[in-house]
Amino acid sequence: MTARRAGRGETTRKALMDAALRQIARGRSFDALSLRKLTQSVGIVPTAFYRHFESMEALGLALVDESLRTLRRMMREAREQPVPHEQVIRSSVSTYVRYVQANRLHFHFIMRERFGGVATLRHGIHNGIQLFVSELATDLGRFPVLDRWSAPDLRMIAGLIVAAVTEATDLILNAPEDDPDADAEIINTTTRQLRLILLAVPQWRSQ
Amino acid sequence: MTARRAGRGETTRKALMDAALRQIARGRSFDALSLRKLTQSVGIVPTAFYRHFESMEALGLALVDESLRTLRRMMREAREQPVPHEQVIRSSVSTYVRYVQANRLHFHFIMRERFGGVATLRHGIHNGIQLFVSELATDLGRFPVLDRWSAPDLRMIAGLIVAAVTEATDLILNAPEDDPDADAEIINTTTRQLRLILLAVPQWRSQ
DNA sequence: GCGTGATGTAAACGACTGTTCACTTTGTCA
DNA sequence: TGACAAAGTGAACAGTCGTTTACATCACGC
Repeated sequence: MTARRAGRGETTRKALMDAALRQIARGRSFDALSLRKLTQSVGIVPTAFYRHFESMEALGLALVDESLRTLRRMMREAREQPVPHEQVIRSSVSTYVRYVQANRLHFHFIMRERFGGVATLRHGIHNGIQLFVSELATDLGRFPVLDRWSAPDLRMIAGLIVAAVTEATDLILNAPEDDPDADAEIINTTTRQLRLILLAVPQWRSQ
Repeated sequence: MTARRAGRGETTRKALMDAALRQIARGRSFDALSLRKLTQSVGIVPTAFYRHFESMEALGLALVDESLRTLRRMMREAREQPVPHEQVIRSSVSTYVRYVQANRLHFHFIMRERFGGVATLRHGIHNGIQLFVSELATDLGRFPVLDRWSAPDLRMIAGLIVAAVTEATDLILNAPEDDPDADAEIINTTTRQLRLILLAVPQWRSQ
């Protein structure tokens, strides 16, 4: 299904996906995109679209796939890179912020279509994020105090962290680009939120 | 601007707004709605739309207004109703869940268009939620320990709470209707998340 | 070099879009 | 009762939409 050989066409396939991402970053939602406008902005004739995607929805699913992949890539890199013992949280947050900025289009797509109008995309993104939460939960389970927590409790706290990070992502994407002050404030707030959460960990009794 | 006298037309105006909400709850995003289909589902001719709204965007803004109003109404009622001292959190959460279920269409609209494709709606909702966060922050500032917190810290924790509640809202709207088990789990998870947050409050040092 | 499959083109289709204008119906208030 | 404004109608417009079908071009492996 994903099997595709490289060649000239592969680049225009990419171009179509990029055009869609750009439209979305400009404000449109996916199910208001026009096949004709996409092909026009890529410089091919409308019918040529079908050489690369069976339908618009197929394009959307490809975008979900690609975007979730950059999300996973981030997590993998975060895991492999050595953890600085002081300021773990703050440095993680600012790394994340930089990552989002470096992949604006993908994150914009995820944020918009996460609650967007196309069911299959919505579900695909939802599943991807749930997977993300699960992985974060198991990661957390390796830390000193949290290693005694039950699985549901770990998921609960992972969900909370992801909610905070999601809020931060929204702020980043809507902040003016290259505004160090705005970035600093987002990093600051999110860091404090995460610190607050972790501060509660030692007190927690699962009840 | 909002001044409108009652009459026959007022009901079809309402009908148009409801038709839009129903379409959105069915999965469409606002900027993919069709003026003609809306009027058709209401039983009037396309041109009659303009008797009630200057444009589609005007309809959207009216929906933002209406939806945010139900949000504020909830908060007001929550404030006025006496607070049960035990199980404050759990009972608040389950009240909220019931409220969302009773106003599915409005919450669905807010959730979808919060990151949706129409800028003015997005901003309107964003501002409404920010107001919501601010009010929550001042409300929190009346509680025993929190009354010594700085304003930014209060906003920070209010934002975190809203993030958790937002996540819960998403789950409610996507859960099958009338499924007590699903409801119970959502209430449970969210309650534990809020409990965790409040558990950290006494430990917090602002720096 | 030739053929073959991948990629792109051109024309055309029927359907649907938002919006205009002039007109008719309806309800209300003087 | 009759006037007037609000609400709804009907026809028509210029565009845009997705998709089909048949044909042209390109690149690459034999």
